[in-house]
Amino acid sequence: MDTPEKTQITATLSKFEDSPVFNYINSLSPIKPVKSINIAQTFHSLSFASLPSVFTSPHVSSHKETRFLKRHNYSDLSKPESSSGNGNEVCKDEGVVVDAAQLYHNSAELHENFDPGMSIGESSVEPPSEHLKFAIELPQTLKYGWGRPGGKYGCGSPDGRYGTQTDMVSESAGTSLSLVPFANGTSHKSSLEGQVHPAGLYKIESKKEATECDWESLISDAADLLIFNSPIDADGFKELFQKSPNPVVGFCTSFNELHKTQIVNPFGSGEQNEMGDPSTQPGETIELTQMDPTQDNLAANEDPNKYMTSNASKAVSNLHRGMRRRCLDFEKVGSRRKNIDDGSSSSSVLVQLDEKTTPKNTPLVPVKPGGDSSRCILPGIGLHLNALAINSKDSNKIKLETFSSSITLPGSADSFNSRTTDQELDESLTLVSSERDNDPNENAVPLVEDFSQTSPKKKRRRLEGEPEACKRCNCKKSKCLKLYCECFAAGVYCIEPCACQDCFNKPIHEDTVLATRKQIESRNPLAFAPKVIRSSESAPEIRDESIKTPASARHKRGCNCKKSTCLKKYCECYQGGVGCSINCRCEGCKNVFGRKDGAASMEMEDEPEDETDASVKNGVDKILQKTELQNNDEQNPNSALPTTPLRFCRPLVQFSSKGKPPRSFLGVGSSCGLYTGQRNGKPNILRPQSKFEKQCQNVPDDDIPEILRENHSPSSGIKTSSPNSKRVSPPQNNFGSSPGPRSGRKLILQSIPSFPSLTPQH
DNA sequence: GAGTTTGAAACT
DNA sequence: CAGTTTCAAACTC
Repeated sequence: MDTPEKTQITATLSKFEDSPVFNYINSLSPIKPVKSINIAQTFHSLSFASLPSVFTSPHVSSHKETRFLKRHNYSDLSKPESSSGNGNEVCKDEGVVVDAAQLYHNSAELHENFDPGMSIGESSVEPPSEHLKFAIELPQTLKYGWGRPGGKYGCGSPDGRYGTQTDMVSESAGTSLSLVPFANGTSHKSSLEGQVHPAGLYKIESKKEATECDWESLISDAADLLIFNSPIDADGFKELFQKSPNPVVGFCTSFNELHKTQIVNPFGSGEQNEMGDPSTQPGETIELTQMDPTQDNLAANEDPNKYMTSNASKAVSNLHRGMRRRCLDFEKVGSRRKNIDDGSSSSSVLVQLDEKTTPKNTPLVPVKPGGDSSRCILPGIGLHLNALAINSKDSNKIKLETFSSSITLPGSADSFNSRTTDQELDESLTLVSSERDNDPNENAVPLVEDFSQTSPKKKRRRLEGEPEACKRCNCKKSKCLKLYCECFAAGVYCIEPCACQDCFNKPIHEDTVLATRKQIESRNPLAFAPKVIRSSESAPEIRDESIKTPASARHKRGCNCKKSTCLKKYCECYQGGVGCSINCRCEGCKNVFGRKDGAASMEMEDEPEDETDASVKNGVDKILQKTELQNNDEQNPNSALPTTPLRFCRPLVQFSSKGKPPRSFLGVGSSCGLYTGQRNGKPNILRPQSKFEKQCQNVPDDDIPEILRENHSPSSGIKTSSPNSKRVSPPQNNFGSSPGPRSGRKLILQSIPSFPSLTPQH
């Protein structure tokens, strides 16, 4: 085994050996040559050949989903095979995790790395029938995991520029952790070998040593990783770890919990679609839930297969995937997190999720749930938006989602997902619940719409209160591949409630969607950024007050209304619940949330278009009352605050009052709040400045997507100042116009990313 | 529910 | 970059 094969392996791996990931892995747990040998062969055959193509090829995505589905089923079913597959996956993830940073830039590289893992499983040894299966499945799984662009809009996308640091972190954490479970399973290794995929064994063994010997280091590493990227996660893991007398067990448990949660979730829309019987999942979920982590371990000892399958592999794979998919479904994530934090039985959490999720496993994304109501949950990117839409049943959940989205990143599910930390999620949850309790209005707001009621057709007429999150389009000619399509623009797949025709905005056409997205982004990097940029005050307060605290919001590009006087939803500013700003080119602006002139005064910009203040104000006041926007004390139609015509704290409540939240409102919210939580520790780069900036302060640079950063870099040439620049004026523009030196752009940018940009660099 | 209006997005 | 067209949401009846 040693020599020839090993050599091969070495050669194969040479590519990524150089990569930090590889190094990391090595440092983590030295791979035993013996095992590696088998692996090496595997790598050779499969990984490099087939997989890479997968990622590159556009078609991959669709396949991925399918495959994923399969894989999912296996894992869920807790078939032995699946376990091995998972193991492989985990390993891969590991690499990924390690080199998350690289991932962004070198997605291709990563893929290769992954591929090997897959191949390993496949090639290694003459696979028994089971192995064969694995061989088939593994690649798929792997592909799915990485190749899959983050569930489309999702977080996980390799390219995901908007990157999901958090996401990555999670994964990395998952990876690290995953090792543990496997290690644990090591004792059973012998038995496992037969059943487990060779790759899985490989991984296990390699890790095995590390597990016991380097357990501490591993943990620390993992923690570091987590901490580094997301302290919260790390802490959570640490906690788990500490809690359990047996670190390994603790991890396993945590994994189990996590993975349970994830299991509950359908990962991909595609999944759903493909899943022959969605109903099965719930059952599985339950199963997992019931399992006692500790017992699991014991069980594992008794029945290695079971252990591996149900716990380690599932947990790992699920965890991994779940982490990845966080973005898609943060709600679930939140649940997961909650579970961890509570330390309460994972089962409870799981159950909740289950309940929340449609009985059929509401697909995170695209899949249109058989049930109507569930549909809102979409994948990825836009995910957040999708997530917002939920069953009416889950008012809490809905609120939560809505809330978070509004606070965080409405526009971009990605950003939200990726960036939101578990803690943040928790906070948001808390907030939501509290808010809900406190605010009667909220109830009034029909955030959650019962889609079921909607007939296939008229979905379009949304309830006025319907949050944007639940995007439904009615496209006929755009194929839902243009920004005309609200779903597409929001970064979500079209779902059942949509009345679109010839829709390509579906998981099935992921390739197309991504390509189109990419194209659009190339044209306008901010095309998928939230149109309305909001910032809230410091993060810490997010929980309680951010919502209530006044926040400034502006439309990123400004409107161009001519006849609506910015008093109708035709106006994007109005629709977004924000006042018009200098950037707007509107005529006769009467935006109750803030007139352009007001902004102008503050910004000192040109555009003295509306000067009909007195009359306008009166009218505005009336309108305001009419609109019931009054909920916001802060909102001043008069915009006493020139700076921010409208302060939007926009708690969900606000729009709820009318029941008609501006569509973008939910989606658009600034992410500042959530981020803040995370970023608290970080120094604020932002300086004290204009009100806007102040509001935005909370947002750390990190949050800002690279793309945005780039775009907004001073050099990027912001034409903001010119009101005319309608097309791609960066969010900065809002501030940029202001004469004073402002650093606001960062803040703005953060909130912007609605979609993870497909293009790695852009 | 059909038709109109509106303004963003896309195109030239 | 400006003007025009296309598109789909918002709105009205």
